[in-house]
Amino acid sequence: MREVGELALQGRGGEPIDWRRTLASHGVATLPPNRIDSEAWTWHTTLPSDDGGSESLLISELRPGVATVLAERDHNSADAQRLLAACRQMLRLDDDLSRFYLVAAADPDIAWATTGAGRMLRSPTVFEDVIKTICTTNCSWSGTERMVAALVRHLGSPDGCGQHAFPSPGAMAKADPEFYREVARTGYRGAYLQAVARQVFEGRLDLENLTDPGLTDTGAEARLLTLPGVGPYAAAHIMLTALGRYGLLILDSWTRPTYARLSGRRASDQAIRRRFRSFGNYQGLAFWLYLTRNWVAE
DNA sequence: CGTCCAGGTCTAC
DNA sequence: GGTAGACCTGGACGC
Repeated sequence: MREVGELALQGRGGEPIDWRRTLASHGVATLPPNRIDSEAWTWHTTLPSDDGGSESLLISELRPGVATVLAERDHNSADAQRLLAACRQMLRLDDDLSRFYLVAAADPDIAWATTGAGRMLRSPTVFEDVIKTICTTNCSWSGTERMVAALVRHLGSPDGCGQHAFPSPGAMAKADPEFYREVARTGYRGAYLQAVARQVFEGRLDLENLTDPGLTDTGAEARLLTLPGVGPYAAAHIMLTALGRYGLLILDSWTRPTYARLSGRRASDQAIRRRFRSFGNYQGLAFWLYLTRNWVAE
């Protein structure tokens, strides 16, 4: 493979970035077209390219503190810059977690994270993370993997090596209802997925501007809740994993019992919120890190 | 084979 | 504002 370029693993505030914790930051980050190898700690992904095809990348921490981006072929400077910018965004290299680490250092259960955890790997678009999150609702994780894999395989543009990018809103908008029902087997979610895709495709809905700093967290949440198939759980999940907005706790059938197990006692949602209230705008992130501490060996 | 439920949401009260 | 019931799918479990 050919080297596209390198990215320094350091946040906007000068804070460290833990490569493994970033790859293993949350479940949706492991869904296609991402492929995370948690032995070699490499990250494969496939991005759509301007010519209607797509391109696969391999990103890994070849040297400590530096991520190297590799591709199948050579790129001119402009293309390389475009691919590196996409990786920067997905790795959230321009986010600043230093203020969170300041608060986290004071909490014995979270202080471990200040060595570089908490950077949620995101998709190239908010649209992709919204669709994937809807595919996590009211089904087992294997169902989510099956649905997302089918969307990517059947609707995403191919790279020539058998890999596919995540489908565009247009591709999802144009797919037959029969595809959602018979091939992707998305059940009642099919109508939600296609409705979101159609709204974005037709320009009636802009999901990408939900990351706009001029929009408040409350405003972003309110807009997410208007989307079909997006309720309190999905809104919180999208805020945390796609928007870099960390003020909402993801409360669902995985986080609730996991918190109970790790903390050693049953807890109401209100009690959980109380536990992390002191983290203010970062309470959702603190809660998530509390739950996922053992995802990577320390 | 039937029931339950999994990283919930929507609608109708 | 809060709460039942319905809802696709498929894997786990009991009978």
